[in-house]
Amino acid sequence: MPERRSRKDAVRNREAVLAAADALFSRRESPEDVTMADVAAAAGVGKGTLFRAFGDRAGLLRALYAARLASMREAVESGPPPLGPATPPRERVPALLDAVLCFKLDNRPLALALEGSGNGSPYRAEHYAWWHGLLRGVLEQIPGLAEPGFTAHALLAATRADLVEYLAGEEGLPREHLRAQVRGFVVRALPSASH
Amino acid sequence: MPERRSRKDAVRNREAVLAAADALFSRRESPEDVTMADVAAAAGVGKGTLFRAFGDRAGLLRALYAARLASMREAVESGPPPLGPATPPRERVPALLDAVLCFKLDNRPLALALEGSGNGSPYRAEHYAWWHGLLRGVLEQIPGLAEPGFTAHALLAATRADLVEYLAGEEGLPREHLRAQVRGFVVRALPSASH
DNA sequence: CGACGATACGGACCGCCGGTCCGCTTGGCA
DNA sequence: TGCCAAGCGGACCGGCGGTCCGTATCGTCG
Repeated sequence: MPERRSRKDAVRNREAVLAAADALFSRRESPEDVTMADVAAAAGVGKGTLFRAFGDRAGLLRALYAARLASMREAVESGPPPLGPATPPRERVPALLDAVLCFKLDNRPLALALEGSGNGSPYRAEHYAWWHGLLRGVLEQIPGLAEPGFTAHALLAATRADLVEYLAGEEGLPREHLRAQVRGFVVRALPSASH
Repeated sequence: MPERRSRKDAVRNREAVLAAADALFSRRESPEDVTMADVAAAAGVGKGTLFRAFGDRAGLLRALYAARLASMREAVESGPPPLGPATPPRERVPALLDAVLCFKLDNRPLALALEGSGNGSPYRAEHYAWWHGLLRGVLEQIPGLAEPGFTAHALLAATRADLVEYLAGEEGLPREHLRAQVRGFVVRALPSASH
């Protein structure tokens, strides 16, 4: 299995597309009016190249998302508390959800585009499975918490991109308020610490 | 303001479209492959008529949703416990969310289509505002519950159509299990009854 | 009952977008 | 240097939501 190498121009174009798409999704407020043709043009590349590199729109979105998520993924998997694995579960759960929330606040258009990508649900996406698996694992370590699987889904649902967008954008709720509310909700949903 | 009457053929066609759309969304599993042209054809009507009557796709979806929701709306606003207004809050909240869940289970494709209708978020929709306002009002009557507004959003998020679809469809979770899990989660998120 | 204006009908038509195709270019190896 | 697989790019396609306008129908008024 010699693992076929890509040609240099191919990887360069891939980078260019990623960078261009990143910029476009950050600039434009609504993700829907970033078209594939736009991205290709902004990257100085033909549409064929774009689709060859990423398969389809969802593929591009996923690649972008994964790239931006990388640093957080590392912080969660091997970083220091309160995000890293050494944190006690009861403390780590709110930290994880806060991280998700902040990520979505910082990448609003992209998160919106990915979750809203018409096709299937966001739930089939690989990154969602990762979050869910992780959260579920942590929840399982909290004694007395029934149904960690569903609880993980429900907690993650409280940070859905469109809800975040609505509260932060439409309603103008400031970032710190939103963070506090999410934290409050999450803590409340965990069984009380005593006994 | 004599409130201009519609012509008879207009209302008849409106009914026909509603019925046809209803049938199509129930039959087809994915809401995306019910096109406007399909609906028009199934109703024996031209596309122009369809768009004249409902404005756009979202308008049709909303009208359908509202029609199916009517009976539940009444049950909630003036029906007997546990859904009606006479129910004690701590008991009514899980009942309300169970009702939402069941509704979405019973109207999967439609709910999916409405929440996923690309444009804006589901959060601008009138029916969501209604649910949220109602739930918030009930939550406010529970002593010791901070942030009823956000809590209402978060609880409703746990019954999002695409999550329901994923759990019930993809994962094959039986209806009663799902109901039990939602109920468990909701109850857990409420402050404990004692003191 | 006949006729006339307002209202609604319907399907050809439009613009747009995601995605494909294929003749041409270019990188990389012998 | 020559060869060819890998890659490029933009014309092209199918299908969708939505519009337009000539035609048919309703319902009212003389």
